[in-house]
Amino acid sequence: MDKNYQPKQFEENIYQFWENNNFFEAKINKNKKTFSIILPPPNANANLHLGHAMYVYEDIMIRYHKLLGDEVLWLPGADHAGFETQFVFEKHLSAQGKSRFDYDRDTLFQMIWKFVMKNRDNMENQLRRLGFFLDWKKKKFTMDEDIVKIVYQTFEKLYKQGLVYRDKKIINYCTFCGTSFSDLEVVDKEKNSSLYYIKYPFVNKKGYIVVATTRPETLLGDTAVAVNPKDKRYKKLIGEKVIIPFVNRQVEIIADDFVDPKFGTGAVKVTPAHDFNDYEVGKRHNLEIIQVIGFDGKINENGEEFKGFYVGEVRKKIVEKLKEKQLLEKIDENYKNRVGCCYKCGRALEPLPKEQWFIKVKPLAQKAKKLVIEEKIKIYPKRFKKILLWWLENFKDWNISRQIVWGIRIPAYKCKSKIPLKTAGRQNSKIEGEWFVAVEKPKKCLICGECDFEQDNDTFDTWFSSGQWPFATLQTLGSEIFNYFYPTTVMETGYDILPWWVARMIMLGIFATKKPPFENVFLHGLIRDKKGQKMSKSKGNVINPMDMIEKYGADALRLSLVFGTSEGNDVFFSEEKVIGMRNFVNKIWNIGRFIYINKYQISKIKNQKLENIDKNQNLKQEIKRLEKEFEEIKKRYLKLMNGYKFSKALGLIYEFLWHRFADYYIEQLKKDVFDGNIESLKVLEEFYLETLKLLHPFAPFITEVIWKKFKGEEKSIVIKNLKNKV
RNA sequence: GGUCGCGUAGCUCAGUUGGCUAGAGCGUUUCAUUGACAUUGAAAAGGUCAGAGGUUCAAGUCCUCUCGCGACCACCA
Repeated sequence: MDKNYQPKQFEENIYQFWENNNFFEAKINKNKKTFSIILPPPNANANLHLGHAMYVYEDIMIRYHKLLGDEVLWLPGADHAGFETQFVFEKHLSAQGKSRFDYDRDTLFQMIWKFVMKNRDNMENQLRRLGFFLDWKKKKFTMDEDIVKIVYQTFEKLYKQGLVYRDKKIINYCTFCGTSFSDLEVVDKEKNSSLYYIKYPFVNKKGYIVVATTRPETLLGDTAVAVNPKDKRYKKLIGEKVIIPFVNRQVEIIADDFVDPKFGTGAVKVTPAHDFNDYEVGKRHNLEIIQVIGFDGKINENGEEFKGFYVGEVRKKIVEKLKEKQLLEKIDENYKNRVGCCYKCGRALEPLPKEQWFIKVKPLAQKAKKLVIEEKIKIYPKRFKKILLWWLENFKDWNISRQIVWGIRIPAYKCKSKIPLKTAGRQNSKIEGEWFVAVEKPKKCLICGECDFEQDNDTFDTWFSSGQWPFATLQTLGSEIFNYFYPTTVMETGYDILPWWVARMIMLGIFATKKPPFENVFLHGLIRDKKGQKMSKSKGNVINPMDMIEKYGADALRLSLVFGTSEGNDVFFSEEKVIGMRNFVNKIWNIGRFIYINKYQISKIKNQKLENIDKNQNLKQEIKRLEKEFEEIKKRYLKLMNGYKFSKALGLIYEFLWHRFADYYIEQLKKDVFDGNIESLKVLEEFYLETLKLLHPFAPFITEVIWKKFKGEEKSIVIKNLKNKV
């Protein structure tokens, strides 16, 4: 044994040993309790980051339950991560001077497929480097044929029950990325906007009404002006008509409660096609919806003279021209507001009317809520229960259509022979044509029976498929596996995707299987740098977990993420902490080395003092004390582990092994060991190895390396039973 | 504006259901070390537990308020 532990000499071989011996493989064993976790599938578009290393909590649980003798399953997978991946891929393209528009749908899809497959292999090997106890034989990908089929079945079932509907309404659309989003993907950014006060002249009398807006260009689509019905200033004007500049449309002044008399002038221009509020007002007052901004971010033919120009340019032009026409009363330059932006590219999103598939969330959320309230699903740490319930109460209908190529194409089809005539340019909110949904593409149109119907070009929001992950993965492995391991025991993930993923898994899981997808939710914190800032490429503070493993070993990295933290709180990561844990691992190694070396030497000494133990009262006492202390430690350890207090369990072992076992007991028994007393050495060895079992879930490599040194290369600590002793 | 979290030793953080002189890692100081480990050992210095009030025999721990930091949510055009 070297003086210092060299993780690189062992880790990859050890992992291979585990994998080759099928230790990771879960089987059906009706006599055993099950413990199952579905790994949150990492996106198959990049290397793992430190956030993924936090899945070490799952490994700790899995390995712990393996030691307890349960039948464990930790199922790995990869997420195609639709929009995210396409976005990453487009960055690669643009680095080569290309863009998504240079390829047809199939070519682009195939290119991304190759890209993803390569990344997926890489990502999986990185999970291995972390030492994760994953059942690789069962690995799944969100775009596997059998998974897609289940996703389709769920969609069809939702559709048949009226929980999926197609509608045309205002959605968040990124004109740069070329797709719509759900509400969750919108990030509000505070911006310095100007507030423009614009005069709308009356039709039937002299004068004008002034409206305040941050988006003067949308006046091209205005179909009303609204005031609060209680506002005395405007009461007499309700019903009066005004003229919208440039487009010369006559619109009415209407009364609606949503108008805040204290804001601006108390009069609001209403653009139902380009504002969520105005859309609602429009519905209440039966206003016309005139879309003036196209999906390319340019003004369309309804914008008359401004057609073909980008929104930003048109804003400037309109402001200039309003000034010329003396229709601009004033500009408040110091106005701040929040603008919904694309969470990926950061540009302002455009609210646009568009036909999409929506999930009616309320009924699904109600059932999910019940599970959480009744604790059929338990949440750890418990403060997240309230947050989860808030979300389940406040979800809006979920837009699941994405206008991107990379994803699972929606199995919805439009009948061609029953498309109504478009109302020229002007749009109403009715959807065009009749649709049907089918898991397998049928031979004949299910609507008219004769047309060559078209499949929807859109793909699913990634979260729609990943929201089905727990049951979809297990169902594809056969009903026996599914029935044995479902519902899974724990869902462990970062608290940042609680609404995106956890809530939706519960909703879709209970809908599709009538059972909760998991019994417990355990949420971990986010990794930040040592100053508490989010790690991001632009800040340059990203730490690559593989570098840490290279330098200090996987055990050290794993321990550094758990030691001295509080579950669910953010982790401030620092290399110094990894070094500290590397030192701990080295300490473990050297305890082993001490016992190992002396064992070897004593066996060569002729007169071993076997009888010493009875005569040496001090020795006898110390051994008894050690025994008692270990039992106490183990009892506390089991309680902490069962209560998801992993950090504390680790702290306990750390303290015991280093500052009690090494610093105290070894020092106490050292003299006897040097005297050739084999009994005291045996005691030390026994308790050392027992403690390694407790440590194994946290530091799987070093514990296995030492186990093999003592018990033989073919042996393994992984499959030892914790209950056998004490 | 709402909700949640945080504010404990120079730094990063623990502190279970309130209970003896408040802990760890790193850092600092002193000493030790030729039979496991300098990626070591022994010891020391260092905290009005953000502030104020309250409950209690007893509060870092429970309650109320204030201040500071952070996160998430919210339709103010």
